[in-house]
Amino acid sequence: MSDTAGDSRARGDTRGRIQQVAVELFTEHGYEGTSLREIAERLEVTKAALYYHFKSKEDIVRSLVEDYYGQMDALIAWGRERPRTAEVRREILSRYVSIVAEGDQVFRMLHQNQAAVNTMASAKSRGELFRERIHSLIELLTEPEAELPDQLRAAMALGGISVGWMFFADQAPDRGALSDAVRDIASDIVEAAGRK
Amino acid sequence: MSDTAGDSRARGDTRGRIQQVAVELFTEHGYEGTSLREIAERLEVTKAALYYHFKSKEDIVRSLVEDYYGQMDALIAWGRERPRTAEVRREILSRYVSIVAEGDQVFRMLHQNQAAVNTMASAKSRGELFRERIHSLIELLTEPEAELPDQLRAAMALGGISVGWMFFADQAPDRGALSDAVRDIASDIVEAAGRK
DNA sequence: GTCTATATAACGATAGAC
DNA sequence: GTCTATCGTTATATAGAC
Repeated sequence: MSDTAGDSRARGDTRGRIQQVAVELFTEHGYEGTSLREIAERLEVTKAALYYHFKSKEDIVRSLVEDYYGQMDALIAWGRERPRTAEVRREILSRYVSIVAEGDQVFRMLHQNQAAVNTMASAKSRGELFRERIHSLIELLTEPEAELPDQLRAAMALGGISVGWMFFADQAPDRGALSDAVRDIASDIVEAAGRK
Repeated sequence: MSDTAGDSRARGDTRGRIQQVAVELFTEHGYEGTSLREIAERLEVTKAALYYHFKSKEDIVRSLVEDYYGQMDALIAWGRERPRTAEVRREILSRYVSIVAEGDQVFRMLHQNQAAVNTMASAKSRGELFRERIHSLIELLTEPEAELPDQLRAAMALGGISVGWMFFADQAPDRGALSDAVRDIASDIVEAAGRK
């Protein structure tokens, strides 16, 4: 998890502890299913204390997702200024796997609460939609006028990365080996394009 | 969408209309983010009317998911009594794609509200977890003592089916062609096992 | 089968003391 | 930076008339 300015996760600071507990509870019981009272109780502070650090419940999610989406945007920007070659595609997948692997907990929370996150005001106003970003990645992984099967391969590779990682991450003895394996399989899926 | 006893979706009956509106709103605004008031208003009835047809808000979701999970269970049972051959694996994927394609709306709702659905009382008490069912399918798609990469391929194929379908279903001119393409790619992913 | 009316509880958020 | 106390709103759910 990369730190943005004023966004440190070091233990001891309340702001970071709120974020940590929020990710866990939002993942487990859902965003709307988790009350600020629950978060406060687990931290042994009061609800009012949360409002000192975040201006609203939504703002907690925003602080978490911002960093994650920023990394995806950086990857998309990186990909857009390179040619569409097999090596670049492989590098895009590799970097995407790293983002998923490092943002592990936030990514899981995001996937478990797509409906809630997508309808948040901050999401709508800025086009902060996960789906749009995946669409951009699909574009980078296919030829400009790619037919459906090729686009499908790209989408399924990206979807496979998410599902594959989230399914095995908690039981994998070696996370490095897992992310390498996921990247290789995803690359196979994309590079089979046109071959069939 | 297959009908279970007393579960008809025909227009005109209130129960079916409630289910239809609930799926739409739960998908769009999330389960917890959708109130019974909203559902009632869109149907131009009162909240109390909803309680005549369903004993709780959770019960509405249960009625929707039950049928869907039942189909997955039937597929798992079907697979368990066959040998693990390439043809059977392909048939499993084909049937899984059909379930996803036919249960389209419910499936999307399920994926957008995983956290909420998984923490429902009815889910916990009966092991009604989506994850467990995917795990069973992975078993059927791999050899008994399969190594991680093979299991990963199966997981990524199944995840790819979900993502691929949901990403393109609403913009696909020919849903039959889409489900065939998804099935073929998923089959490729699984059958590449051991080849690398 | 649908209504009006209401019970009961919890929610997000704020004010102001310390 | 954290507290107590509380506001205003909304939620799920129920009772009982029609």
